[in-house]
Amino acid sequence: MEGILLSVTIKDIAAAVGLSTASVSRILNGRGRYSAASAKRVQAAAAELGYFKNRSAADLASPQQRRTIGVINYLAATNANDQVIQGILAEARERDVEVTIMYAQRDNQASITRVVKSMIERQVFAVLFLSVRPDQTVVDTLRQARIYPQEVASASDLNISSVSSDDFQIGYQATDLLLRRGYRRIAFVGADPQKDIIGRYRYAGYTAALQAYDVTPAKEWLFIGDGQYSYHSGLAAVTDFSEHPQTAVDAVFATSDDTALGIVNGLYDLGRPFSPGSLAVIGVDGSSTCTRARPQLSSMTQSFDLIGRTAVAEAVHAGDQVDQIKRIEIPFTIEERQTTPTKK
Amino acid sequence: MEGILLSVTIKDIAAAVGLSTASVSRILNGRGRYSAASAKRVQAAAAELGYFKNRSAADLASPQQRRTIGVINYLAATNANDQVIQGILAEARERDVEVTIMYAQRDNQASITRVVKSMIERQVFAVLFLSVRPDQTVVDTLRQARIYPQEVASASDLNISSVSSDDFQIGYQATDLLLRRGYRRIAFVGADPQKDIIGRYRYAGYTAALQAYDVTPAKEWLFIGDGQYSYHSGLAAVTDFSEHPQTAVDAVFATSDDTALGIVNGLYDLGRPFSPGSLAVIGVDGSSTCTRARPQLSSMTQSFDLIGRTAVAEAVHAGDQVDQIKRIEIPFTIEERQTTPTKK
DNA sequence: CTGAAAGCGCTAACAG
DNA sequence: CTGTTAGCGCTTTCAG
Repeated sequence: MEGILLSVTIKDIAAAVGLSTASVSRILNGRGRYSAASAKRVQAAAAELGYFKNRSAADLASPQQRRTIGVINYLAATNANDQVIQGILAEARERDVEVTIMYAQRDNQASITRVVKSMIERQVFAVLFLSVRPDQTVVDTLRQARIYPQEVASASDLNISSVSSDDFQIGYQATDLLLRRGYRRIAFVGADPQKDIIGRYRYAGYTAALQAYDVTPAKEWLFIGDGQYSYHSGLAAVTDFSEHPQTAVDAVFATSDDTALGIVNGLYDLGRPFSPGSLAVIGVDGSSTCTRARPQLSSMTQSFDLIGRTAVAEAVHAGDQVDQIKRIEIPFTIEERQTTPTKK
Repeated sequence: MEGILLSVTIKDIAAAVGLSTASVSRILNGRGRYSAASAKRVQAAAAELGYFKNRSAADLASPQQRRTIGVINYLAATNANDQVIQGILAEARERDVEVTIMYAQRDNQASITRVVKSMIERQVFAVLFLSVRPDQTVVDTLRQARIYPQEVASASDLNISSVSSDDFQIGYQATDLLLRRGYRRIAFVGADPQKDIIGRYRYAGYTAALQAYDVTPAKEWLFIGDGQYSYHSGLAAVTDFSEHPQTAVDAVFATSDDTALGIVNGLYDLGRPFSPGSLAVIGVDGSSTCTRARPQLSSMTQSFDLIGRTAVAEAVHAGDQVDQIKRIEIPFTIEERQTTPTKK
């Protein structure tokens, strides 16, 4: 309250109340034994002086406790990661662990490496990759630093733990639904079955479901676009299909809600807005897009919140078993809305 | 590479190469003088041993440098903050300052206070509130700790710096556009002119524009809904208007794109989808929603990226002038799309 | 060009 | 219940 201290330390408090810094520390942290009277005075002085703990000093002085978890996110136009983060934050709060969130550019290893380095410097005990894919080097580095690496809402071929949905089943169930509704010429749009593991699994599920109905997918039914599960891929797919009428697709399994929206909008832009009988669509994610689109999008909705919660639970549980590899699949649900009417 | 060190320190490197920790520190940070030969050996040893700096120790040992900026964000269904963050990150990178992002619950002072405390403990030199509103206590606390507080993409009545758009002009220009397109019975939907300053300014701009055309807004033209600029408010407004035909509104200034989408979807749900002549709408923000909706939404588009960049520039510039109060307004643009045709 | 020494602010034994 | 002491890992004068 008096002079302009660059910053108030426990030493100042100690001096103010006539105790040692050790006692002040104990009191402020509620550890060890101390008298209620001292406590009161210390608290008062701390408030009076405007004291705030210096985390760096506290962290440095405390025996390495594995208390904070690192999360690597990325920025995109639309992003389901916010839901995952919500789950992460909630679970972390309950388990009393801190969360440090940083941003990297997706698929940019230099950027990812930089962020990971920063995480290591900050002594996190685990890093969760939210739909960003680390390469093997990064994973190895982390393990060497005794930090548990984990992919979240995504999975890769790397030897690394993951918490995500069962993508084969997503592909299977989505396609199966379309088949049960009477569609047979079903396109697969937005993901690249060759490029990433999610695409591969969903595609496998898709073909398996078709097979169960004895339908063999034509080459033309696969429309990858940019392979980024993007809105744009959906838009482009519609154009493509309309330019090749012989493809005669009657439904599409869009590998994300964004892509599904692209399909629906593409139809609209062609002057043939969605209607029962035009082109059925089902997306994946269950994002807010689904209910805000018109028609509302049917979707394989993932439990992002649960994925986030599970991810921190697993990270905490893994402790320093940084080499442990566990692939967890979180259940999803099928939300049928307006884009999957029975075929007429 | 050998034993399992809990973590490698510069002491280990020093021992490995036969130098003092001081030299190792200088070399690793590229400060001071040292021989190229030593440098090479140190770099090699560091890589070999898998060394990573301990940030806590480094921060503690370095004279208080004001190097990191805190950002308080919140989680919502749809959120323009990601664009602001993009700008913040870009500018921060260029200026070589670190960014720490944390989440609070919007309008929950307890939550905000907790996060702010954490920021102070982490020695940030400024905290940017991204559309989250601190109360006066929090602001005072920050200033007392010599930390510069700043509202970003938002503004309040508090004595605190801000970087945001000119909300009066947004309201004025949006309404003016509608007037120029021939509409006269223009509703104001989604914000609460009584509750927050943004709503107040936009509403003031709205009435001023109407006045210039000699139109007096009817009470019924104001539809606040939840006052949260929400999608739901837009939806509800349409229902309300349709139930009170005497209101006979012919256009709406929706105070966010979400709200605008609510209007358009509300029309659709009523079985009277948007068409020239139904109900013109213009939103605010310029989010991706605009081009993904059908029809595409006209919008007062804010320069979120620039808002973010400016915010960090200002924070850096303010330095330790924590009491300085500067209200900066960033230009916006009008993007006319399909929801503001000339009245017929 | 390099090392010794001191210290950042806090916590953790260990005495007392 | 409280103080003393030592030290976390790093940076930084200041000598040499």
